[in-house]
Amino acid sequence: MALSEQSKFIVADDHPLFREALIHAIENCVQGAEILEADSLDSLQRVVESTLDADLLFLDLSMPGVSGFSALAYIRSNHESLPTVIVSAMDDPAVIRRSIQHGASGFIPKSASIGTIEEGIKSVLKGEVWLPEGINIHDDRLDHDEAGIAAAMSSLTPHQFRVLMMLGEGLLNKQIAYQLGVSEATIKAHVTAILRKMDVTNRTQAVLAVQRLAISMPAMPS
Amino acid sequence: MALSEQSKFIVADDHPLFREALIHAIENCVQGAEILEADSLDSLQRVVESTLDADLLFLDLSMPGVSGFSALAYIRSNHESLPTVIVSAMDDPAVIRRSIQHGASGFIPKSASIGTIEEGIKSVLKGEVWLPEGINIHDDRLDHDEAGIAAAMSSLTPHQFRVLMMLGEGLLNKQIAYQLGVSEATIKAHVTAILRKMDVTNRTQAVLAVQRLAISMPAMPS
DNA sequence: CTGGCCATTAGCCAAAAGTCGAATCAGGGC
DNA sequence: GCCCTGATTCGACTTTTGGCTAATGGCCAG
Repeated sequence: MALSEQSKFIVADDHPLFREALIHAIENCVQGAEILEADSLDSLQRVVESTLDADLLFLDLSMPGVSGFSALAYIRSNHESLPTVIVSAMDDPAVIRRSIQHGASGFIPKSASIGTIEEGIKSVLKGEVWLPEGINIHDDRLDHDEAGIAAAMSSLTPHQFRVLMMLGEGLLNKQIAYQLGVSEATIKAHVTAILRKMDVTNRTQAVLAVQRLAISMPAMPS
Repeated sequence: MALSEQSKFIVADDHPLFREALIHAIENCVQGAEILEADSLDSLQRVVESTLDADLLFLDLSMPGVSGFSALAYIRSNHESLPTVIVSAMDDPAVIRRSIQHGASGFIPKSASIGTIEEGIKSVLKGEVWLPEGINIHDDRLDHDEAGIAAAMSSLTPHQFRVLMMLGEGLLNKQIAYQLGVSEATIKAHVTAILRKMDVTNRTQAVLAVQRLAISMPAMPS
């Protein structure tokens, strides 16, 4: 087995059925590929941190623990050598555009046919940016605030990011501590660091910032 | 002057230019109409509470103090006899659909021509539901959670609603108290009442609930 | 190996958030 | 008028947050 020659992929999606289908499609495109799976923020972080030589990440836009572009922004910044393709049921052009602007190498709609999906995979493996038919990205830049939030979130450590996502679920420090198996003092330290990096003064404002990266219109005037 | 015969309209939009244009359009449709204006949640509440016999409200989906369907849900439930037409720059079908599902009597896109807008006004005044061309609402019901949140928000008193919107801006109790000219203890009492009615345990969760009524996709799975 | 960053924890303290009970006030019904 | 309800207001009390300091251990880069 030519270990180091083998392609390595990570498939992160919380829907087992779709994960399986996607893995099949990948195997059809690349023989003997090694495929790692994740179905939550927790497992995604574990897999990504422990697999430094993965070739490509297929990332769902919402999984238990994260929703929206937060995970994409974070992964892209902390693992620049890991190309990431968004795989999502949302095929709204605005969502696709924002995915690319946050650093995705492609966007595969779940509604696409197997053939189309395989076509997309092959295209991305060649280093191209693949988008659904009829979509093209103009040179508009990402909303300024949104880019700032993404940058701030990217500067978080893995633990801090995890805690931030849990703040985004409205949890108490005590609950977060219990779920992560550490003391409340530790969570407080993380929260303080998060507030500093995000440049906000309390947890509610931090959560509002995270919400700006949700799969939604960036609150346009009027 | 046949005072009680006169039609009374409320136009709530924070863009003075557009407000003026809309008022012109209304005057073209209804002669001698009495038109009241609001440019913020604050003034909207004042006008609505003090004008019990208004015939129609033209409501922008985002104004200083509220954004999204919160204001619509609240007004519709607390003033059932006041038909409300949404006037918005967003003409996404999903936004239009949700407007109607939250009780709007019509939807007028700001991008429409004057002629079209006047047509819409006339249609609504006849008691019809008016929508932009090509849009039709099927019988799908509002997302269950979203309906629950709207119901909870509708049960708030005017002051409580106002406070909730300010929580949604990430303000401290102290700041809210200052802006409303009451003591911090009063705000705390309001917040406690809000948390009870919204069935959540802290302000962050209340803010998250409000965000669900933002102009966005209702966080679909995947 | 040593300095720097991260994670972890404790302890202390001030500020903010939330709960409770109580007073006041307005409006509606009898 | 009188009572009842609900909105609004507020102070006192408890819990949660958040900032600061300090100490420990792991890990990585120079």
